[in-house]
Parts: sequence; structure tokens; C-alpha cells
Amino acid sequence: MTTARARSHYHHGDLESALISTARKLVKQEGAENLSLRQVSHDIGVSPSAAYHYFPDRNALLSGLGFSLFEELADYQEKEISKISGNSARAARDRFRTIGRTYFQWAKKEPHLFNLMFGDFCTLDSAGQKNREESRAYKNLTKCLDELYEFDLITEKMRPYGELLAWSVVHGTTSLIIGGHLESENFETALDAVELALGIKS
Amino acid sequence: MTTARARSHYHHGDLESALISTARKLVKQEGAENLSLRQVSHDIGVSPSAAYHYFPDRNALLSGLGFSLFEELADYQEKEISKISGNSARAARDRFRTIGRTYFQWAKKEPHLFNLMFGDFCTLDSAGQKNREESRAYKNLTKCLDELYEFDLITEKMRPYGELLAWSVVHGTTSLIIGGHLESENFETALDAVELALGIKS
DNA sequence: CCCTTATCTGAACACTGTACAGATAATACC
DNA sequence: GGTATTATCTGTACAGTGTTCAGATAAGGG
Repeated sequence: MTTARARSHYHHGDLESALISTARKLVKQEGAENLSLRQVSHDIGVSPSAAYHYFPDRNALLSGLGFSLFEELADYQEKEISKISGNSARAARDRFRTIGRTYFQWAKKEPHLFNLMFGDFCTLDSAGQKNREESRAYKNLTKCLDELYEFDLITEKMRPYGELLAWSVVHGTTSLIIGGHLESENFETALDAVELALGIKS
Repeated sequence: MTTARARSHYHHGDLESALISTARKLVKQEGAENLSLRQVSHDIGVSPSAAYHYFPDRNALLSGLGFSLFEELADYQEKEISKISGNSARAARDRFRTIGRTYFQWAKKEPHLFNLMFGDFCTLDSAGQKNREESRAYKNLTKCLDELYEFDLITEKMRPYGELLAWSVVHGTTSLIIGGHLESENFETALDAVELALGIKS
């Protein structure tokens, strides 16, 4: 019972995840709009039409990849956050900045993958699935802000705006920087602004 | 001396702007990634290779379109801002909100065009040109914030962050909403948050 | 061992971006 | 006004794309 590799060229064994992972490799290099289904198939060593058994069309493959990328981002965030232990106000603040920074750093390291996640490709059809995973990253943010509430680190009147302000600033600066409309240094400045706005760090 | 239309099918007369405007029409409908150069040429009634006299390749046409869209957005913003006359603090605040709202409304009305402007397509090669026009929209924001400074409507400590905070929140919420990750109502809430953060409206 | 079923192939179609040699018309010059 | 020059556009061609579908192949259950 070999798990993945098959000796014959027929019956690859794990085509679906092979499609996604080599699609990931190619999108990472060339961007989503330049992904060729034929190239994916060729790299795996399989016929061009084989993919159609797992994905109805090219967009579906990109959506599937996009979905897995939201998982990947959330995993990365959680891994980094878990490095900061402790129940202090200081630790809570560090975790807050880490949430934003991991978002940015991930995008900065994989701009093409980031653009896929928030571009036109996987938005339409698989929105349901995506939002579920997205909410994992969103829940990390929510949990972190709750922690700040508990330490009374956020101005009363700003509490209703915490998540929205933090997410939109982080996402906004990130995508503007990725798109070349803003310099990288601005990201930390923007994080400062958010902390000031929420009352942290005063 | 007819300006544009030529009677023969040769020598269209104003092919470059015809290419951009029908590209605009098609991108608006189908999105930038689905734009076909052949379709553009066909719609104009010209040979597929005619476009190559004005744009080295498909991306260059999209870049040219993207460039013109930044002008269009700035024009729209300025038109709406100019409707608010007066030198009062109230007018300054209205203009500030209008800057953000026009940005959002334009994107909401033309999501595909918005995605082209901030997507992968026109970022790389024509960055210089784009930034010049972009700065027109950015200057509108800067001027508006200066007005708010004059009326002493912005907290001292938040002044260095005004532009960055406003732009990133507006752009962030806009692109998240366009992408389907956030509901439209959140935009006005985000504007409220920015005003609160900067000290306006207190 | 055969037969059903999932999996993959191969050839085909319509379409794409792009290159290039040549046709066409506008323009400059005499 | 007629002619040469130049910018503009056509036509054909090529390689590559997404997608479809009939059929080949292997796996697994009876």
C-alpha cells in the first residue's frame, strides 16, 4: 500500500494535492494570471486533461490553492504567536504586533500568493470555504484584541473599532506596499498609528 | 481634416485612444485577466496586430489603461470635493469624508477597473507614470488633512500619521469589501474610526 | 477470475498573444 | 501636381492555451 507514488504513469495516486502544490510553486514564481494548467500537468508528468477529474476548470484549481493559502497563513500566524508566552500586558501587546507583522511578512515573502488570495480568482465561487479559513486568521486577531481589553489597554470609545481598524490598516498597507505604491518602512509606522489610535502605548 | 473617423478601414485615425477606451469597456465587464487583445481589435474593427504599433504587448495596454484610470479617479474625487464649498471646519470635515467616500464608491461601481489599478498588471513596468497620477489623488488627501490641521481638528500626536492612516484604512476596507471579505456597511464605520483616531468629531 | 468503476490518456477544437513580411494611405518634398 | 518617404494597418503563421470527449488503463469488489 504505497501512499503516494505509483510506479506506472497511470494512477498517480495523489493527483489532487499534487496539482495544488505544483500550482503553488508556479503561482509563487509567475503569478496567478500566468499559471498554465498544461504546465502544471506537465510538471507532474500527467496528461493535460487529468486535472479535470479534480477541478472543473482552471479557476477552481486557483480557488483550491487560495483556500489552502488561507490555512497556511493562519498556521504561520499561530506558530509565531505561540512563541510569545506570558500573560502580561507587554506580551499581549507583542502578540498584537505579531498578528499584523506576520500578515505583512507573509505577503512580502510571497507577493504572488498574497495577490491570489485577495485577487479576482478565488473570490467568486468558493467564497464560503474561504471565509471559514479566513475567519481563523480573523479569530486570532479578535482573541488578541480581547486580551488587550482585559489589560485595559484600549480606549473605551475605540473598542468597537478595534478589529476593523487593525485589519484594514494592516491589509491596506500590506497590499499597497506589495503593489509598489508605498515603501516598506511605512508598515511599522502604520502599526504605531494603530496602537496610538487604540490607546495602546500611551 | 477629420479629427478621428476615417472613411476607409485603413488608418483608423485615433487607434491608441480607441484601444484604451474599448479595453476599458471590456475590462469593466470581464475583468483584466479576461481581456483579449484580439477582442479589443475586433471590436474596433481593426486587425489583431494593429495594436502592436502602439503597445509592445498586452500588459502595456493594460498599464496604459491603468494609468488613465488613476487620472479618472482623481478627476472624480476633485469634482465631488469641489461641490463642497466654504472654509468652515464643518466643510473641511465633509471634504475629508468625501475623499474617502469617492475612493470607495468608485471602486464599488467599477470593481474590475479598481482591481486592475492595484493588481499585478500595471505595477511593474509603468510604475513611474502611475505614481505621478496617483500622487494627484494623494495630494488631494494631503491638502484636505492640512485644512483639518488649520482648524485644529487633529490631535497633535496623530498628525504624523494622518495620511498613512487614512489612506491605508480607506484602501484596506475598499479592497476587502470589493474582494468579498467584508460587508459594505463597514466602510462608513471605518471612516468613523479614522475620525475618532485622528481626534476629529470628538 | 471477471466486471465494475475511478482514473488517466490522446486527439481535437476554438481561442489566445505575438512576429513578420507586405499592402495601403497620409505626408513631405520637388 | 506628381513622386518618394514614412507611418499605419493587414494577412498569415506559429506556438501555446483551456476545455471536451471517446477510449485506454489500472484498481478493487464480487
